[in-house]
Amino acid sequence: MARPNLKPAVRTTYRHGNLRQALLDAGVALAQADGPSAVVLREATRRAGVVPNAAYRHFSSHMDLLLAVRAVALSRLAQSIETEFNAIDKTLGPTDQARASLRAVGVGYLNFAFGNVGLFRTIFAVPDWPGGPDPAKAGNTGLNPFQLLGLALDRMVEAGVLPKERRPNAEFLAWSAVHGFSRMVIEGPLHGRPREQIDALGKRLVEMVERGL
Amino acid sequence: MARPNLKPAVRTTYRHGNLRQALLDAGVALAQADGPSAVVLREATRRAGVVPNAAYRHFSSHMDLLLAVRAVALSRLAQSIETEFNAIDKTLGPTDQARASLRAVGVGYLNFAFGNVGLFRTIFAVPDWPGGPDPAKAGNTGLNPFQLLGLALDRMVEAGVLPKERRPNAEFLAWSAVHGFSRMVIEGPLHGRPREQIDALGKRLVEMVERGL
DNA sequence: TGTACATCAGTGAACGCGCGTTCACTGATGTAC
DNA sequence: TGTACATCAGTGAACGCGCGTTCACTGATGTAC
Repeated sequence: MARPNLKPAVRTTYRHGNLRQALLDAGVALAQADGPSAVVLREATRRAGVVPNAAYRHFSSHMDLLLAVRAVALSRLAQSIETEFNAIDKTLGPTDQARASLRAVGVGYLNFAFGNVGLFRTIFAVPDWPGGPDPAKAGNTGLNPFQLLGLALDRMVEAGVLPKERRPNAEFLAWSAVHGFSRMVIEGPLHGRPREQIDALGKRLVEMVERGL
Repeated sequence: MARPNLKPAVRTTYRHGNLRQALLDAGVALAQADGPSAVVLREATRRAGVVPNAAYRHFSSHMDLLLAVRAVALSRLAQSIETEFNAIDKTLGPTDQARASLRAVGVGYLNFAFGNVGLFRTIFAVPDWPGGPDPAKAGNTGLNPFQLLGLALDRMVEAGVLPKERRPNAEFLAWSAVHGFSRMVIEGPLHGRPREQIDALGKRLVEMVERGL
């Protein structure tokens, strides 16, 4: 059976077969392209080749769809960080490995933000962060970004690079710097700067965090 | 003559007298209350007590109004920073004064962000930052936030707290950290945390920047 | 100083648009006997 | 194995809403003579 996912879609069967996923995919594509406000329920149904109200079989409201899209975005962010984290040279000494871990989290975050501006903005479009300090969906390794960042910081404490008393809540400080830099590039005064300049500054930023924590 | 600025507005004269300002004030109030997407041209005219299309005598389009609102927001941010900056104890030694300067810029920024969430978000709603590194409108002292930040960093170089070779573009690194922290609190994982926790973390953040630059 | 007139700020009415959502329906599927 | 029937995914039509924007207008103001 042909499964038209994102394109106008011609269907031969009465049932779609995978409408929820198709709507979600369409929503993700919309968010990716033009940010959270582009996640329009009617447009998603159009792309899925289905009548507007059909969406209500799978999502209780527009917000329900938007939150589902956001969850996908969050999970992809997690994967991006995971990828960098897993690429760390395991033969490094503890100090270097600790530093590399922190850097990996930062780089994964920035990579995702710059490569997926619309999804990145969608993540922060609805401030529905759960009560705990654990905001992002798990990736493949079972550790979410917050945990990976925590792990990197723990390693830095173990390696003696980070004083123990500075460890609590250090996640938020590191995260703030990297997040702010992303926003600066996406929609702030760094918007439109050449990529190499961004990369150089990004590098200095991570160094600043390392040194400053 | 009564000048009804923000409220439903009863007018006795045919001419409004100050419609442009009234629309702008209404737009600012809307942005303040509910962020950039709440800056709705028709609602602004309603609040000014005027028919919708009257707005077109003073703003060429909805976007034109939004940009004017944004400019006001930017200018208020500038003033907030200026206020902190001017409050620095001038009798401090150069090192302390340099540090206090940097801290003042950070605190002014955070104060504005937390106290004016809607306006703060409006500033970043349209990425129309001019080509130069100078994004914010001048406040009262003639120095804009970017220049104040630069001044603080210059003082730190002079005081020997910041190595000269790290001075270039250091604005963006400091700014990123403070900006990111704002977003974390406004719409990220720090959203809804108690104020004292936020303040404590904010203090540590500025210290991190000081140390890490 | 008084009057004619150009200016242009605000009016009134209407547009087309696309949105989210509701209702009663139809028709394919898969289960019970 | 075949048939009756309940389920429920997707349809068709319509709603009310509020938006930005355009048009031809009216009537107060301020300037020129």
